Amino acid sequence: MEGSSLSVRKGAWTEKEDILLKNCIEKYGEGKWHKVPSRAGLNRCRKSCRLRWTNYLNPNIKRGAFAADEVDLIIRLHNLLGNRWSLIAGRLPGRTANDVKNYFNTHLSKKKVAPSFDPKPHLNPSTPSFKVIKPCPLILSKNSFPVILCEDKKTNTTTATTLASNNILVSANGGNNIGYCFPNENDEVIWWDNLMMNGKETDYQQKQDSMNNINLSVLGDWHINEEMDCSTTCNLDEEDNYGNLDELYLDGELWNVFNQ
DNA sequence: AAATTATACAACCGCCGCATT
DNA sequence: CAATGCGGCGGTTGTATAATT
Repeated sequence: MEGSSLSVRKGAWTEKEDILLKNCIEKYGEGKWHKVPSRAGLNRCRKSCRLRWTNYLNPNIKRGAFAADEVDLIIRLHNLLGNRWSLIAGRLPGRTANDVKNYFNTHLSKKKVAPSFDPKPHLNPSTPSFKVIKPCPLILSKNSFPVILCEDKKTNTTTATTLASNNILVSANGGNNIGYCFPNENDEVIWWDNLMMNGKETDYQQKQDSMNNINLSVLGDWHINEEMDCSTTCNLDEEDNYGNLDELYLDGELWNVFNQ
């Protein structure tokens, strides 16, 4: 029976315990967690050891605040997957499932995002969770990226932000987004199916190389990153940082955007 | 300055799926 | 086939710190 050992230590880890666990993992490697307490000389259960390593001591863990593109990706992935934190964290290098879960619950939970946000997962991009005002199909030239330019009036800088096919901003400040720009309507479903079934991502960059055009549907009600002041290009609701797009720049060219 | 409240996040708990016996 | 053990996951709690009153 699990957890039956008496007087196993609980609560916050001491520096000494951390060192013992670290030394043990460095010597024997990750895994075989049931052996770790005895190997390390720790009076902790295997779960506690595993958790301490995977959520805190592992040197691959990325520290510090979540970047804008990470936040956008969390929103987008949560919209597709629901509370499958480990899967979401798997798309964020260096972030743990616990980190993502904690961040979402404190910063992005239902009360703290736009009222139209639907936390229920879905895999069909034709039924986006955000309210659709008016679809605006665009044809982009080969190898081009859809980009919104947002002016920050406070710092007098311009930020480039890319778009995904189902009206959620996926990144900002030069994040690598090519994998999330799906050329056709069903590609996102295929991409996720492939990821779920085979644990592999379909490489859309290669697909784009063999295509003449990328079709991208631009929908209304854009989610704008909190840190941006996009008042030049977007009407922002100061309360919740959601607004309608007024101007859309693609490859430096102004495109028409039809608001309701 | 002290008390209270809110926030962030580390850690625990119970459950599940899978492999082994 | 059932029992057992393990790794892993998501929900939740506990607590230190920050912000507010």
